[in-house]
Amino acid sequence: MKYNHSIIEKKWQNIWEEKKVFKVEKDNKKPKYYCLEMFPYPSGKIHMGHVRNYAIGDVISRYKFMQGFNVIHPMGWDAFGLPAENAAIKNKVHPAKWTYSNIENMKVQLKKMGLSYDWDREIATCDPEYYKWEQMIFLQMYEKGLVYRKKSLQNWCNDCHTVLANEQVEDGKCWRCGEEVTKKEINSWYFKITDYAEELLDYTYKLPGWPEKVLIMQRNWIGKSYGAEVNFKVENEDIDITVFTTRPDTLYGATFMLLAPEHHLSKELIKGTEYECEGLKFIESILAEDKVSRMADDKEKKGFFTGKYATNPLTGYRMPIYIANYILMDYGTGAVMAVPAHDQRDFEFARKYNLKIIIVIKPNDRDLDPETMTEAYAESGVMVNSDKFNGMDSEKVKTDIIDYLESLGIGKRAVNYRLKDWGISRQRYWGAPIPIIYCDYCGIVPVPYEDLPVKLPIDVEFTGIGNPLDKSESFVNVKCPKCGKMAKRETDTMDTFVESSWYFLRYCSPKLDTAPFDKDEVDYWMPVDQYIGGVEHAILHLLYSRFYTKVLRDLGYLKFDEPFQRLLTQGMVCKETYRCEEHDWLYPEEVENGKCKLCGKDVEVGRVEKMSKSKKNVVDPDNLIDEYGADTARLFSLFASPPEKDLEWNEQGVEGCFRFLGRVWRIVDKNVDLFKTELPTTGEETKVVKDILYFMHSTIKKVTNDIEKYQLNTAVAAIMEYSNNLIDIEPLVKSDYEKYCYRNAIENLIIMLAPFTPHIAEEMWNITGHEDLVSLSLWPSFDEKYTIKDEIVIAVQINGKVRGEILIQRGMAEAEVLKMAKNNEKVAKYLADKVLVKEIYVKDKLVSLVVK
RNA sequence: GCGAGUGUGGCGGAAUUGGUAGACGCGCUAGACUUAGGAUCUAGUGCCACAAGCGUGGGGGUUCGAGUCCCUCCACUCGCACCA
Repeated sequence: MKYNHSIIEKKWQNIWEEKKVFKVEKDNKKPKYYCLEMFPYPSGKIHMGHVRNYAIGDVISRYKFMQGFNVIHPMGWDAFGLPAENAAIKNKVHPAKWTYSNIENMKVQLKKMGLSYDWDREIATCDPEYYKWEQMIFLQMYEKGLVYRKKSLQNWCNDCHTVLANEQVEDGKCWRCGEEVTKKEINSWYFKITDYAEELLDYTYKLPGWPEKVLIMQRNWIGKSYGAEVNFKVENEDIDITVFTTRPDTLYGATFMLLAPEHHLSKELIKGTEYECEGLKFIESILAEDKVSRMADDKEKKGFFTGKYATNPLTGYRMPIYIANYILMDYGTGAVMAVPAHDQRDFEFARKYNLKIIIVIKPNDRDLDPETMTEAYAESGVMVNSDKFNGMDSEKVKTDIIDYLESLGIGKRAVNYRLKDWGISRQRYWGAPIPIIYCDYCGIVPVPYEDLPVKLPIDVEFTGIGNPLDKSESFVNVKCPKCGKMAKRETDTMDTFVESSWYFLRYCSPKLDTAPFDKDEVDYWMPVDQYIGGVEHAILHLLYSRFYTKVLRDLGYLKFDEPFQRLLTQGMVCKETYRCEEHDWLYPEEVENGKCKLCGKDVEVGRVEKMSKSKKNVVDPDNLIDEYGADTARLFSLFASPPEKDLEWNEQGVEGCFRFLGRVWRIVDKNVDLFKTELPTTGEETKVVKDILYFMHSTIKKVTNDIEKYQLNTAVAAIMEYSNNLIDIEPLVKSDYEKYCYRNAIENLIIMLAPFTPHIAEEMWNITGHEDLVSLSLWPSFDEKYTIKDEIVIAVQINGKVRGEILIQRGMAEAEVLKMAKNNEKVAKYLADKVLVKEIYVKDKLVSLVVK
């Protein structure tokens, strides 16, 4: 019989589905294992990144399953989002219809991969039964003061009548219509993630199962820094300017003040003065720039003098106050004390506007001259010009100065975070409605719990201009729950990251209609033991989920602090690219003998890059699975590189995996009779028996350890090596007991393949006469004693170079081994006429001889 | 600029504590077989002036012994980036 993947795969997928093999229930008698892969956005088609992600997760799941864990392995759809709405505008299909039909398509594709999902737990976040609970949690957070509404400046397109994300602003213009983007003060809802900044940071040191890289990224994102808040009085005004600084040691050198253009004092200080007109123009011009160009690397520092002065509280220096383009409203207080001698940016600013530079820290070995210095001295050193702190070490003096400021009542110790509260308002239709009502009489009124869900209305039109919800009469007009008068509904929807911040909890009881999730179920299943997904979510999704988990804990829902015990961030799937001068990126089939088929010009074999449509280097999983089968597709994506590294797609490598499966198939097919014969379970321990047992046990050991360490590529390599060994030894298998051992070895080969290539494994398991499913078999264990060989070959080195090999008995006495080594023919040659200076024996490993 | 990481044959990639570098796969070379298959099987395959010598980005060091440890330089990738 030949290996026919298409028949086999369909057959076993049906059997798994009929028998509900992967359906799980809570079972207190069994240890649980929660294996989760990041759920996909239903774009309509799966791509290679999905294949890789889900293949990795499926190996882990199936392996844990075979080890006797009660494995929950769910799948669902991150179904809200902009593409559905864009499709609605373009093709006049309702986003729901578009989304659900995409889900259907992708589900078919995923099923063709043979993944061990419990499809009964499937969820789609656009289902009112899902977002209903999200709205409820929103209200509970609101009650707890974790949600608030605030006005802030946002990108606004006057033509499309909508807020734009930073990514949607191209060259200061709207990505869709090209209209100049302006800033507008918009009311938005925020989650108070900053309340959890400290805990989120703290726990990055308590997640040993996470990649250090991701933890560092999160720490940087949270951006905690220690320093001081200092108040500066504005001359002749009853105004204080508060700044945050991490360098209180430079306070004596602060010679001017800087305000962000967005800072309320920027406008206030110039109000009604001769500076007002030009100052406002300056502010406008800075705000008009989009964030990218304003923050550009070599951006020239620009400032506007407000005509006002502040007083340095320690020196009394009269500090001119400027509005400056490089001051960020998002960081600290949006106001900065400038110390040109010790900060490069302030230095450049001072040089440009001719401002005073006072040196307050000098290096140990030289003096600085403010007149001639060409750059700021930002390092630590010895304090000068700093009154009673002179001569002290600038690092050590930081806390002393803060103490001093506190004693004078003009400043205090402060911690600052870069992390900002999470703005969740989106002026979009295809998202979960924010359950709030605005009443002219009662103000902001939360939707009563019994009125949830606030469903998305159907009577909407998708024109691409503004938020369709604004124009839905049935949705907007609502009675105030408090006073009963007519009021208006909030038409913003929630950021889609909100749905993905808790979906892993909903999987525990996906159909529950009385609460977001069942507490007992969550107590049993959570936290997720292994989470797998792309590193592109290293910050946002993973940080939000951590935040949400802590919020739900504080709302009394959860008993744990962190959602994901272990995290695996898989690398991208890449492929070679081709480029031609004339036609830019080319498909592989447009290249012939290194020339472009379209124009005949030389083709540049481009770099290996992430698969993308624009670079014409994508491989369609559907075609791949049709051609080679899901088992081959899975095997190649696991074998070609370690999970966390980028994977280079290579057609010939795929064929190699396909051929390997063919080889395995043939060993089994050829030896199928062994399984129909009665064979003795004991017998003479021949060399063949010992070898088979050695291969088998050492492979089980290697594969088990590798899977535990997520080194799936080497686990596959070990199975390949094992099958090669079984092929080699097959002609030597003679006695019945040898046959018994060989049969056993083949069984273990099939079992070990099951998590990686489950269809072919099931089929081979079946044709070898097994009536149960290999997917339900127990993962084999190994006996250490068989993994050790009695006879071993060790190397003999002379002056560090390998000069010979000797065969020894394991555990042989040192003296005897050394004697053998020296007597070895090849070695003896090197010893002649030389003086033996040193002899080293590393037990059962090597002999090292040093001669002169 | 800051932070993290990577660098090993023609290619993807292996190498517990420092202990025979190149597992496994691809590719390549030669051969066998054929019921011509997506074949399959056997042998070989780091480099080279082939008994020697050289080889894990370059240079130095520690060691009997270094891909692995230390110093130094270089290249590339990713993340953050006017963070006060």
